[in-house]
Amino acid sequence: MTKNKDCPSAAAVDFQDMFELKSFFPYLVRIYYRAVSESVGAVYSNLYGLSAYEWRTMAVLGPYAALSATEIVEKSSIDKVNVSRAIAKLRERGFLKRDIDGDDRRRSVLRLTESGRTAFYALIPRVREVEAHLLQGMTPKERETLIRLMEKVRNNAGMLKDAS
Amino acid sequence: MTKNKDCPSAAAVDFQDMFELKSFFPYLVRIYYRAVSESVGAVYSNLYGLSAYEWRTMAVLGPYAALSATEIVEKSSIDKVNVSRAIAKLRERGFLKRDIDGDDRRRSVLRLTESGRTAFYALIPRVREVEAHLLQGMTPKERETLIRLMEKVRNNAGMLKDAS
DNA sequence: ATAAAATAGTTTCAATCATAACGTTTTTCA
DNA sequence: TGAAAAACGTTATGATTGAAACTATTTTAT
Repeated sequence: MTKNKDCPSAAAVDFQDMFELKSFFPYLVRIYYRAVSESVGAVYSNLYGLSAYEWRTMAVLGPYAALSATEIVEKSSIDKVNVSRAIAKLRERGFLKRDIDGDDRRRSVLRLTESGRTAFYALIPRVREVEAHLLQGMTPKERETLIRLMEKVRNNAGMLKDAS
Repeated sequence: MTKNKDCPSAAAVDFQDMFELKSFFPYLVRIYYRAVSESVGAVYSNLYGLSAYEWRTMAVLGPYAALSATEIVEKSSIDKVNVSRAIAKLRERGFLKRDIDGDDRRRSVLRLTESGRTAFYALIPRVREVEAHLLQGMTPKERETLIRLMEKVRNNAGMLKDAS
């Protein structure tokens, strides 16, 4: 059914064909994002039951850094509520340790625990695998182009603020 | 603080630098998606209080097509629960009319109402504006490349099933 | 013809999330 | 100093979501 026989006028048919979701750029970005997100999310979800926020919190923290929650917000593009919840979950899991900053008792000092580091080290090659799989069949130049153009779009959107 | 002085070994420092969220491809895709999504979402949200699901439902329906809910699922990459909810909201708003298929009484026959068409026609140029803004400063060839490479990644993810 | 299976769409339930309000501590500045 | 403002992080509230269960109808297979 490419043309609708019930269509009241030829002009309306033309107008109808004027907007196609499947070639609408924001729609293409959404289904692209979902494909990428589900692929990589399966790794940390299946292996350790981590959410994306928890994984990203661990990732910005890295194995040895000691950061405050606010610093994690800045580096992860996660808002402070979800960082707070990710920290709570990671603490329950024993993956993260919280101390209080001696100089500023509002600030926390967050580090991965030994067990958190172990999980993080185990995850790195697995997410790298997925990343490589997603980018397979593309030349290094194409990969650079893709990343550059995504950054350009993001810049156009005026949303580079949360890049950190 | 680029190097952590508390770090127990030089090897660990190297390992720490080995994974950077800000150059991790799935992370870049996520912040790209969020920028695009917020830009275009503001249009149909601010002008008509529509959610992304509602907008996409209207968009696949187009001004004159008559589709069943299942057909909307296929064409919009929205799951059936959220299509059902989008339809309910759009009916409340008076943007969409539901009839029952005469041959198969399980199926609905969904069309935009006159008022829904008016809103849809009003939205098209506005979302096109945002789309153009997002892609500005890119040559037609670059745009094609971006879209082609996104499709390639999606293909690699094995997620082309929901492209319709 | 009829029981079982499949399909269309809705509803329920629990989990996730965003916004706003909040408590605590530190900083600013009069 | 000491009161107001700002910063850090958490909690409360309501909305959104996704998986599974559900109703109703149609198709399949005996």
